[in-house]
Amino acid sequence: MDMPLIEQVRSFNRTMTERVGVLNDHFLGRNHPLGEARLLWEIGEKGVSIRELRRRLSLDSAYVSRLLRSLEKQGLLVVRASEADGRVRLVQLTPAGLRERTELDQRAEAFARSLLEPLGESQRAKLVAAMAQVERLLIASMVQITVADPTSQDARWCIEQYFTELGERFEAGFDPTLGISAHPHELTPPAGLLLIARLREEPVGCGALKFHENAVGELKRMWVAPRARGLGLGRRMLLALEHEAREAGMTVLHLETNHTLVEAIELYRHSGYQEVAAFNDEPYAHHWFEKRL
Amino acid sequence: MDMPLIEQVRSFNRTMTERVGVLNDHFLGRNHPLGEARLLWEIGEKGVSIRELRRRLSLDSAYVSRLLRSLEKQGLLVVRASEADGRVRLVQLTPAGLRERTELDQRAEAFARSLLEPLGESQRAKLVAAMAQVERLLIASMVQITVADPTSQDARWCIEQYFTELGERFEAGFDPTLGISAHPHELTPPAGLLLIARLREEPVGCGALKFHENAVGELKRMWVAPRARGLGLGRRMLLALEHEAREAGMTVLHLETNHTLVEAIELYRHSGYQEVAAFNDEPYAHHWFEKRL
DNA sequence: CAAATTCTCTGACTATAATCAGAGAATGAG
DNA sequence: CTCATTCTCTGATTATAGTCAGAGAATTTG
Repeated sequence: MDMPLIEQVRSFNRTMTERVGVLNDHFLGRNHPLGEARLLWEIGEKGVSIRELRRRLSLDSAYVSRLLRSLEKQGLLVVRASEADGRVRLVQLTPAGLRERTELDQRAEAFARSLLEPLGESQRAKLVAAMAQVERLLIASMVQITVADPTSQDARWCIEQYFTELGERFEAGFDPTLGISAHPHELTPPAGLLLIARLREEPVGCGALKFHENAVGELKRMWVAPRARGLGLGRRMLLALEHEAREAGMTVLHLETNHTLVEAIELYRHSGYQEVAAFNDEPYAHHWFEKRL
Repeated sequence: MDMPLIEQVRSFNRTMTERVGVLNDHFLGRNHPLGEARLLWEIGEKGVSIRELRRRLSLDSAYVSRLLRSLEKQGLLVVRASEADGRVRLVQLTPAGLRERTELDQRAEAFARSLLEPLGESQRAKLVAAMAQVERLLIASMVQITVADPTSQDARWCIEQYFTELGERFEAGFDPTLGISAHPHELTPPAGLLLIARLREEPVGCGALKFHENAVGELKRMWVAPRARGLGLGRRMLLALEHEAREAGMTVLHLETNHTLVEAIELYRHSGYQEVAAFNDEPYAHHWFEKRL
């Protein structure tokens, strides 16, 4: 990696910690220490379980308990037991708590405003565009792709989402039992594998491989969650799958796809896949591709 | 200001606090609490006075003293009295301290690397370019322009820098006593005024006005420090001066300039200044401009 | 030269942000 | 029904990041 690139990133980090330091101080805004403010924010308008709060902020249970006690004493929230599970407790903001939260919201907005204020029209537009770009790419760089068990909850969720989307996009709907199979055992080493992309622990995409005997790998289940699109994640997933296929000794990759999946087809073409004659009778496929690794 | 702009800035801030939170944890790197690490970093390879350290990090004197004591006990630095001023104490890193500092440096680099790592070539380039843009514009937005006393230290420094630069750029050098005057009393309300641009308390530019009786304002001493160029600061300073001139009841602004100051001439032309016949005999001027407010 | 100021330090104190051990109630698994 | 687990809480304790008051030495100012 280029040194000047890294230098620029470091310089950016320095500038941001400086400004973000300011941000934190403003955000807490003297009424609450940062911890309480974050909690108040995270509880949201509808309330959540303490369990969920702990998970989202990854805080110690004892610590959260104390923060809640403090906010409760200030009359900003109420805690009650869940009806579904007596161990779980639910937190909800009182009207006073909601007001405080709005307060925080306005402070964050004022801060954002203060960043733009001193700039001229065209500089503002440039700054905002560049921020969007940085944000998008940093989020992209936070996505991690790892091998997963196809029977795991995340895997089943991804595949279900994938099927749902196919059902919506294909003209005739989609019935997974009709097409070429990709059962969990076929996507588990050494028969094949499943990759899952995660953003902050949450699954945002998947892709699978079936290994065949003639050193031919078969690509299946390529999917990127709508909220994670435009991050170049499809390309990364494809590269990761190709890497795994190579590691497993495959020399050729096959895949078939439906003509409604235009982004995917575009991606395959740009990634060196050649359209070939149908090599199977997948009923939902219109295009068959191949790539020599 | 557009709401979507502000929304984007807030979204950016949220993403950055998340990532920067990660950064802080990595940066501190378990050997030292953040405070000590910052100090270690700020002392630098050549050492500084405690005074300067306090100023740069804007920390309480008692707190800095304690942090230094702790680092001294760990054998990472030595403190000795200044020879020039017996009250001032100088801090210098020991070889062990320098090693620790290098350690921190490498951690920061590794973090920067980890941000770029998951991205493809073109995404990296885009991220870095966008970061440079965000950084540049945030720095620009941190610059504050205020009215200053022309006899103050910052004012004298700016004007001196300005003269030095003119001396270097004009073919025949520059002697401030030969041109049209702009003495402190002429740049003090109600006779005129001086604006200073500051970035984190440090002066990075100036601009002055002399008010004449016929509602004509005269622009003088427009200067932007080399390190703050490219931030659109010249334009902001000009706008600020025009605003002040209008407030003071001026209806016309005059200025003269030297042909070597091409950026300034460009700025004036783009900002609505018309070139007019010489209205004074400033020996260093080649162009005379006027703008109706 | 005296008085005011500057620079650094120590002592005393505080708030914030945790962490760890363990208790008690509710739930789920066998 | 029993046992392990989950969820939340309390008590005890810690590290970090300060703040405030004032003392003592050196320097600058009038």
